[in-house]
Amino acid sequence: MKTAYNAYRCLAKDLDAYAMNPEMTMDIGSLHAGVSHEQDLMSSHSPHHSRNPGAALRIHQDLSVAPSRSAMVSSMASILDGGGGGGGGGEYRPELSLPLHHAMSMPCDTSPPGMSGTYTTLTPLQPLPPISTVSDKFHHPHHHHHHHHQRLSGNVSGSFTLMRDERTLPAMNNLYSPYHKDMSGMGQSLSPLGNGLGSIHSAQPTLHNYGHDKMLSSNFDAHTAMLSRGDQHLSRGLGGPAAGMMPHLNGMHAHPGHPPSHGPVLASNRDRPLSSSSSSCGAPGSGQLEEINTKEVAQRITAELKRYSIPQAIFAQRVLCRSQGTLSDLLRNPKPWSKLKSGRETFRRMWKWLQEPEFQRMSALRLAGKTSVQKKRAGPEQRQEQYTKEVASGFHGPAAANSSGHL
DNA sequence: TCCTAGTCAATAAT
DNA sequence: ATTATTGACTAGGA
Repeated sequence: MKTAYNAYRCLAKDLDAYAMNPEMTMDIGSLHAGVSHEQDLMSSHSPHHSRNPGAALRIHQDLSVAPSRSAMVSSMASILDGGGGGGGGGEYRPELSLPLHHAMSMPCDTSPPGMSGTYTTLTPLQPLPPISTVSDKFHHPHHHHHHHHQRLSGNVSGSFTLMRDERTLPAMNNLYSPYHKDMSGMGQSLSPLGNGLGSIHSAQPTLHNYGHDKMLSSNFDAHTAMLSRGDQHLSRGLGGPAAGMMPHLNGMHAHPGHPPSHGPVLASNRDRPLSSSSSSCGAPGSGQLEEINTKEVAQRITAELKRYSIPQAIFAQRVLCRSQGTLSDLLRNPKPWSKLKSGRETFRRMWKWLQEPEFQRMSALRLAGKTSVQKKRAGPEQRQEQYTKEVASGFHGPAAANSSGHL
């Protein structure tokens, strides 16, 4: 069953390139090709997973998340947990996926061999760089790392509408602060040491494309919509204003002997914007060449995960295609960009995720993992309904005020 | 062949 | 239930 395991991991690095490329909308055909190729490699050598035969299963479990949280957060949660652990036949195969242009499109998924027919080319289709061009220098066209192989996803079950919706509202007041706990540790004064790190610019995706049309998305659920607009401020909050409000900087994981500043990390002296990949549409390859302030990214990711109560395991697996432990480590001890090699890929993913409009973020979370196949088991499934309801009704949370006002 | 970077997965700690 | 640690293991490079 290690195979299964591998699958879940998706083609991490190599595929990344595809996934990340902003313009990515290549025909799956090509993608697919690449993948299969990967698969081969994969199968030929099985990494170290031998010790844990049940890996795949485990993961599955992880996928199931906690029940509902509260307010919009709950929606998030529901998305995450989705199908619950049921894991039927050990299948992890996500179904989703279509090539959304942005990063999250296909996190790790795979496409069933038979299904190669999904090319929802919404975007113009760019020449995508060979899989790993993304990385600066390392990465061979196909470096088969340890694991990866999965088929790309052919199903379009996701929601292609997504892209259009990204209109995130620029307006984000902190109207709803029920969730204030998150930012606690963000950048601000984390390091009195003088790292100078304090600057967390918010390079938010504000520019994505606030759509002109509010929700043409007849397709997706209300909640999605809501999610999409609901969040922006968070991100921004990190940047500046928020900083001021955080009373307890150590709130998050302050450990007695362990100041937030990860010590040696230096990459912060200069306050350069993380990566200014404006993304929207620039050059094909330009998305991830920039250097990323890993520390900052780590902090932001940490904050976002907290805000939405997204467990590391989920995020790691679905968005990063990495294990929980790995993510935890990266988050706590981010290495300076300059010292990273292949690990940059992981940070790029995180960065990308941060840049995505909420709604897309969620998609990523949602998609990547579960098999929606059996979503409905006999059990009482209220979660979904509940949040749906909430949303539908216009959502009561403070956040709603914001968004509803606008709409 | 040895060293490094990156991850995993099991396990400990919260 | 989540997150933090850590030993093991691999691909790549020198």
